[in-house]
Amino acid sequence: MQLQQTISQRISEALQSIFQIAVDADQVALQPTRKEFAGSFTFVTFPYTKQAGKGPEQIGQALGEYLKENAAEIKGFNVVKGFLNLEVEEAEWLRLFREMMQQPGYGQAEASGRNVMVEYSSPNTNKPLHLGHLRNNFLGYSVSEILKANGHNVLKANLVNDRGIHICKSMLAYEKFGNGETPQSSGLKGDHLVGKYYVQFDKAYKEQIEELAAQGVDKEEAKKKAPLMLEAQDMLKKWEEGDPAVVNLWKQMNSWVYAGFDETYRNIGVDFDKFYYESGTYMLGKELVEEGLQKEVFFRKDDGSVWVDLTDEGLDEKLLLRADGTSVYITQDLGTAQLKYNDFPYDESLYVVADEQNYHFQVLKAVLKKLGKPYAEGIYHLSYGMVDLPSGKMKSREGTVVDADELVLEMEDTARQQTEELGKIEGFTPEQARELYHTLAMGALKYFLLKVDPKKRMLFNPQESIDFRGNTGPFVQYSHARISAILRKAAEMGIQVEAASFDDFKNLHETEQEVIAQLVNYPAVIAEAGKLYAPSVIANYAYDLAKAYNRFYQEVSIFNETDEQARRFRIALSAMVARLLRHSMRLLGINVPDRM
RNA sequence: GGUCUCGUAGCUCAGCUGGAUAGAGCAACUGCCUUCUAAGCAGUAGGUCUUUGGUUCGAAUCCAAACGGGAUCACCA
Repeated sequence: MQLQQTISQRISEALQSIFQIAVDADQVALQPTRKEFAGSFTFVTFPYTKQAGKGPEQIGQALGEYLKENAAEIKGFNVVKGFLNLEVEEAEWLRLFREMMQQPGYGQAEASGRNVMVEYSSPNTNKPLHLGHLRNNFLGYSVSEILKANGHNVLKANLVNDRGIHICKSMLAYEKFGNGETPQSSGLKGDHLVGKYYVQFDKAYKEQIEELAAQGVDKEEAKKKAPLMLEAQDMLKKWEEGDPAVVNLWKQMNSWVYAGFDETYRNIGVDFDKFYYESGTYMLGKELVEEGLQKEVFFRKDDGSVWVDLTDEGLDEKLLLRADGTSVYITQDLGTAQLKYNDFPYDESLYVVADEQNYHFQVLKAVLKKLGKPYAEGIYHLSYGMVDLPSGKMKSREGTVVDADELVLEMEDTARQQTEELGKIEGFTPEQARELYHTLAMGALKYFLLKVDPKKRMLFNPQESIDFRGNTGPFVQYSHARISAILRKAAEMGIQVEAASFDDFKNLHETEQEVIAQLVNYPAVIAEAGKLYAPSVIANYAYDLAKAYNRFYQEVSIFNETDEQARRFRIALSAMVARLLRHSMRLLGINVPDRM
């Protein structure tokens, strides 16, 4: 980054001095040189032909000569059509490398003073987590870590959707069909047990609709009139009124679910600084609705329901409170937004929520703006694409989901099989082996879900288990493990990486230079990932770095090297790569093993 | 129907604010382990970047339209 800036600055000077063209250094666009040409950075001269009154080759030639003469970093150049390819001095690469070695916090940006709240996970307490939630959890966790690396103060929040009609559905089904079943009595994990009744509700509900339809009732009408639905609505009302029996059942079932979630969160390695519960925020939401009525930015219809008119923002009229006074989804989100800001005055508040809710968040932001809330502007919906199965969309109610807990178990089993097949398990205690399988399983899974641009939908095929080769988490983990072996050996030989000097080292191998060039990029990559909220940028970087290192590893020998300086340099280079692999994978929530 | 979004190799995906002959991985084929971990490395093959126009020195990238997926427009969350 620093190197690029220096070169850009020189080019800016050259354009001024040779052609009297004024271009700011930060306007000078450098790109990495394509592999088939010599050089590391390329400057495109086409845009300047008119101003310079010269052809693109002539400009390139003139700039190249100027840089070779005046820029110490530039060793040489070549011009192909309108492309000026610049070669960087070996000493400059080594200087950059030494510099980063001496920064223990290389990759961590300086404190920005910005507060960023990241809400993610936000589960419903009526069913266990599935593959879609995994993408959400991994994204939210990773984006939080990336933002920390960018120097922001991050608070990870989890808003638990613990109330509402959907919760009443599983409660009702449990009441009717549960026979007092408990996690203890059935051996089922709490969230799975509750989820079972959610599915049962839907099944029974559909049967009722069919029955009514058979009696000639209109389908839409039947959905509203089915006794189970009426009972669920009644239950919701009782809940809001504080009916002790309903509230007790609710507490009981939620506590089961929380125990289940805790276990899953721990297992998949995500965490939160603060939990919010919808049951604790929806009342505040109602107050905000009241405030809006007083400010006359909301209005009440004849039936008593409260609405906001957003047609002048290109949106529709939106219901904020039902006629019976109960709250809807957005009501509690209004309250939560206020509460969040009270707790943690943020500059930015991210909501990691699937893109099916794009409209909802437009509305939320617009409503808060109408209320004149200062924090409305900082709201940002980090919208991500759904995970599709080959059969299409996952639906909890229909049971066509890939269960998160099961998936993790399957991945661990795959990791075990692969490792055993490769015979890489000798010297491991059973406990270490189990830990390794978990590390690999989570690495494969997280990397798989994070390497894709968050905004895009992605496909997961449960039939084909996630790969451990190629562009995968285990590939990066493997690269790290190999370096660890080298560092262990170096330590045995008494070589201390930190103190190792290689001041007289010369003749950088092509692959070594390529690795350094990758390492130099890291801070820019972190900034980019932070700007775009895209862990995929980090994932691709880790992969590229590992690939560059593996090429070096293949072509250049370390311990057979007779030149002492070269050997020390290569060990130091390896150590630095290991450091950044570990660091970048940490930003994805992935651990790297020392042996595998 | 309105709005939004996506369309790159057989499959899964990269491709930054426009730049050279569009890149990886998987799958297929060929080499490389008496030398630091072969979960690796090197190579072959595979493309009208959905289509058509436009902007320009130059378009996978920007604009418009068409076609084809998807999301949303609920007193569900």
